[in-house]
Amino acid sequence: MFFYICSMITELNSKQVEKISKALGDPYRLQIMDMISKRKDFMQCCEVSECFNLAQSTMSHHLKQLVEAELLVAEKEGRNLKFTINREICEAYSRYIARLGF
Amino acid sequence: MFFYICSMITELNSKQVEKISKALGDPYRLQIMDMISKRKDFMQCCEVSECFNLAQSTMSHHLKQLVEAELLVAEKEGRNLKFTINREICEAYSRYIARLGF
DNA sequence: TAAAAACATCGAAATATTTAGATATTTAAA
DNA sequence: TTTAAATATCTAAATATTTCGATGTTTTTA
Repeated sequence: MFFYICSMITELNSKQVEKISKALGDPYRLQIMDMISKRKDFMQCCEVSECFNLAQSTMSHHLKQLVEAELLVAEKEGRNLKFTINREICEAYSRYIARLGF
Repeated sequence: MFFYICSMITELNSKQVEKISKALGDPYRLQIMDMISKRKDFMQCCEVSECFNLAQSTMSHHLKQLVEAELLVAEKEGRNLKFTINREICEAYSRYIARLGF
């Protein structure tokens, strides 16, 4: 006898795909994603900012877009923000794209 | 004795990823990709145009961006253009995204 | 409790994208 | 060979995005 623990597989609708694509369609935001993905744990907002020669408000805006596209998850810790990659959304987006090539 | 016929696996650089993301970050272009991917063979430019309530020049512009991002391959046949999905690029892009979630 | 740190929000300028109409180009059909 | 069909290019307007500086909010530290 088998028991399946079946976690839902996220399926993105086209509005989500559009938003995610738009979020990734900027050199800074793409670099941010790359940087954060290379971390084992998380990355702090101010760390991210230090890597780029952009105003703090600009960086805040870019990070917000990545969070709104659900590519990043932001967790508040005191006066800091910790970012992690949202694996589930990355995988769902990746699957959506892969299916286009069939 | 074994012979490997080893086809190169396409690796995208971040400029390409940015361009592809930008190309996919528009509702019309995303729909175009969806439509063409659902076809077994190819799709003609004028067929694509008929599905949308957009000027011909606008459609031409959208298709051009998808071709320039290499998501679509355009083949000229007489006075028509045939579009097919560029599987290799879709897969390479999909892989790039999947790797972000690791 | 005053100051500083981390981040968000607002307003405005600079820049980029989207769109349509007019026109040009190429190829097929009459 | 004139006309029509399919597509591309150019220009300009409308719209959206990016960026910064100024200022606001929240939390920590002195």
